[in-house]
Amino acid sequence: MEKNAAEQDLRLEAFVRASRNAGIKLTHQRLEIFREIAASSEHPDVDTVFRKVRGRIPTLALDTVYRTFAVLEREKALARISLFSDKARFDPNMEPHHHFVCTKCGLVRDFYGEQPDNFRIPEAVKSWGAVDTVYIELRGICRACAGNL
Amino acid sequence: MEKNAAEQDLRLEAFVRASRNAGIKLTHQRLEIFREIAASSEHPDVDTVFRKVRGRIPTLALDTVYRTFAVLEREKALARISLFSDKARFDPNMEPHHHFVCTKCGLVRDFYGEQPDNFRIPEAVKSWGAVDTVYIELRGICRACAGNL
DNA sequence: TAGCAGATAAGAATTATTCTTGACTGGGAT
DNA sequence: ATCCCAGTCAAGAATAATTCTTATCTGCTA
Repeated sequence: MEKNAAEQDLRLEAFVRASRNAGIKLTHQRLEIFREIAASSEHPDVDTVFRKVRGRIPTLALDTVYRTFAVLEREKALARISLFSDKARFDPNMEPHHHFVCTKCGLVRDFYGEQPDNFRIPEAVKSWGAVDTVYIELRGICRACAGNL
Repeated sequence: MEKNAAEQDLRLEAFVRASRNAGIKLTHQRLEIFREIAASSEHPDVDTVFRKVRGRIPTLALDTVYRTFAVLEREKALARISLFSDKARFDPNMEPHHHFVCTKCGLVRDFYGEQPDNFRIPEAVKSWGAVDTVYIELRGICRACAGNL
């Protein structure tokens, strides 16, 4: 957990720095929301983050969480992950990485492929537009769900 | 377009066959909905399909489109693609392939990578669960959107 | 420390999707 | 050819996620 704590601090610092650069205000709500998602490795959905942070800031509005995530996304402090669920989920890990997703329970875990981004982009694709990111999602059934069959 | 027409017929046949196998009824609505999505290569959203098919079946209910897609998905006649949009979109191409997505306008185009599915799955991932599918999404800005900056 | 652009809370509004209900129909059995 | 019924449909209500509106408040810069 040592390493995680250190990593969280780094992310928090990066967030504070990014806020100043972007000229957005550093509010208590934003800090707590950011702290919450930076601390988690489970890519929680909006409502989960809302409920947790509301434990610390009882008057927090759900919309503030949405707005904060929108800002963080715009400032590239976190990335939206889509999956095939109806709820938006966010990932505070901005290093190039990919996801394993359980199609049963929605579990998401990060992984770093051996060939993360030296994925050869086909010529055809290059002719359609400029590729920014390579996103790879491995879909399957996690151990826990496999056990519950 | 010749090839596309032939491919559509193949898909339609496969759909009819799958329906019989699965013991689901082959209704006019389902045929038209399937025909609509099989004809398109743009992975349209539910509402777009609804509006088009309603031109032919004026009493069609939106819910019927949703239910039909749910059935088709269950029968593996088409796949849901998630993206980071709020609307569900479907892909009638069930051969292993991947997507180029324009993050500006939402354009989606299929491509077949040279290394489509011999993607090396890391050992760590294998320990988390069984991987069914490898989904690769190349995200960027398409030509048209790049021109509009 | 004052002023203001930008943030917030609260709740209404919007949008995508799903559910409920009662009528209807495809397709196997008669 | 007709009957039957499980499965399907249309219509509109209900739900759930997300966004908007408005009035108030607060970081930050001068």
